[in-house]
Amino acid sequence: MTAKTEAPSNFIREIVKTDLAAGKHTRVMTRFPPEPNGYLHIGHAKSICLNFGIARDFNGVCNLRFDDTNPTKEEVEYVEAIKADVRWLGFDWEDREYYASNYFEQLYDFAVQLIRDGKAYVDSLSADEIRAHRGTLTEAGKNSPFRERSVEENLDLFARMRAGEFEDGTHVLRAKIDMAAPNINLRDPTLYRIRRVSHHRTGDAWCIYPMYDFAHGLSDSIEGVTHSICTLEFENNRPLYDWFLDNLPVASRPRQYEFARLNLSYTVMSKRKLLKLVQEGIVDGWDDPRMPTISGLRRRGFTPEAVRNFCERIGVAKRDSMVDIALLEYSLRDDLNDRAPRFMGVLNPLRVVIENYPEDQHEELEARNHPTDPGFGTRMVPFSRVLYIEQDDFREDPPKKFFRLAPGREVRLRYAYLITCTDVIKNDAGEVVELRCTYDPATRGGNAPDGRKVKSTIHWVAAAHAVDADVRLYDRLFSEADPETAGDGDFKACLNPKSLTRLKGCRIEPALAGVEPGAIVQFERLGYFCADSKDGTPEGPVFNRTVTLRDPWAKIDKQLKAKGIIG
RNA sequence: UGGGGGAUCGUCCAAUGGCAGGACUACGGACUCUGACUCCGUCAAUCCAGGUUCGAAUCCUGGUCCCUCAGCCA
Repeated sequence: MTAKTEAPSNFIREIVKTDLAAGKHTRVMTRFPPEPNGYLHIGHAKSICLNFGIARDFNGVCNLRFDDTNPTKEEVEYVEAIKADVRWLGFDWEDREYYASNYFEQLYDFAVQLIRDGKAYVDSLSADEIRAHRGTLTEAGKNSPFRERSVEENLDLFARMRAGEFEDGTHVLRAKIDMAAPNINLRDPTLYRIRRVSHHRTGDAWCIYPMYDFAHGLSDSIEGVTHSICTLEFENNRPLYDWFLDNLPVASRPRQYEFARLNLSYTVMSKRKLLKLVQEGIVDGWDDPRMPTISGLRRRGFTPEAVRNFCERIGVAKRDSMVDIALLEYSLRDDLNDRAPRFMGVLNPLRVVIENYPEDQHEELEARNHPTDPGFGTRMVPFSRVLYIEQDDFREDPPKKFFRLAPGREVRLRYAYLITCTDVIKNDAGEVVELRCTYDPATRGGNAPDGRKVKSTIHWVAAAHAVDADVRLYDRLFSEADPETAGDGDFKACLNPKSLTRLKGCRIEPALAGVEPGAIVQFERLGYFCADSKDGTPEGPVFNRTVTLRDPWAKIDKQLKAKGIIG
């Protein structure tokens, strides 16, 4: 294991280490327990990296367990997507693919045991009545009139609940704990409810389903999980988690630990809000490259390593926090820099004619595919009289600190020649449509024999050889760091109107003509891009901008514009 | 107003009674055939008030602020 992939310690790892040192366990077992009711997002990635990472580093195992106790919201489509995402992230649960629904029979037996012990009862109050009896945060609840039913009656009723004799909502099984408990979770929590709904795995075998609190800890115990790691909002549930384990004859005794869930600036993470973005067509589906879902990140061009490294860098703690998305972008660039082959592509083409370059001539120039890793090899790039450069790389009236092409100025065309702008051609609207330039034949390859320097090297493509491509420029989805609170309750109020820019007629070098879907490249000086895995066509590829390069000039330019120095 | 948690650079995470440290961001510089990368540097924090101690981010007392819980969701 290299230093780069070694996860830093955190309070949960310290607990595991201490427990192991004390001989509490022979082998640590964790679990990642998603409910298959939606797609995984980068917050889940944090949990996955934590759970699988601990198992890996302490010679333990991590189970994948689907918490499928509520069939009304769950679908096989989600379990398949979740498995694909965990696998993509690089984690392996081997043969330990479990489902809470696998334990329905055992869970039922546990419930019967509680009834026999006088620790659970069938309540026939309505949901509204139960709520009314629960009390409030500051007032104790009241006992249900059904709380003192006999064991026999409870056994009979519960068996008939299972047998399907009752309508949904007519009865529930409740734990008999304490209606005056200051922790509301302990005020006789519901264990089972009647739901005549087909389950994606058990079909119609059951019409009663266990609640999360009842199922979760017992499932952990059945599997032999040692450290059950979940997010902070379950802290209040821990006494209940423990109550079931303390009151039932369980084979193993897991412990629950809670950490703070991930919040990322300029994005939303709740399933409800992500669903809304999808349903209202604000994004293009769960795998829209702007989504913080794993599938969205994948389509955007993230690598599993970038996501994992990010998850290590953010750490694990108990305080609520909001991680700056800049850290995610840093992790991304850090990884892509090492693995993306370089190419030249012009997003907004500006035609350049090299007046002293023969019309019928064309030559091939050698270019490195990676600036520091020779293993990437080289390629040949065609050069000819008519070229395209980036519109942003020319200013007729260059401001201070603008180093690129301008009238009378010389720059280098990457891997090619030094050129000087001699004339500017405009259309009737006064827009620059073409540049006339001259090249210095002595600078082939990019270096001047006389040693003269230029301030800038720009990218280009040969007009006749370039391939057309569509490019989608993705930006953050929201314009406010915290969309949850910024929009006055309406998180959609601060959507970034420029989160997607579609470009057509981009010109890329011919080496990219048959690029494979999903391929990752860097367009030099612009950013990292990936060939879209869905929308590429035989006529031309479609690229998604994964992330820009760091761009100090963009910052300067913005400041200049803000000051009104330039238009 | 009950219970359960949490407060450390702008952000995230460390420091487990002994020099408040790292990363990101920002800013400055070096290098550069990518205004990238890399390298160097700078700015920058212990919620407040008391107390214990030779010594407190850490322990004690009192406050303040934030999160969380009243699903037959997870």
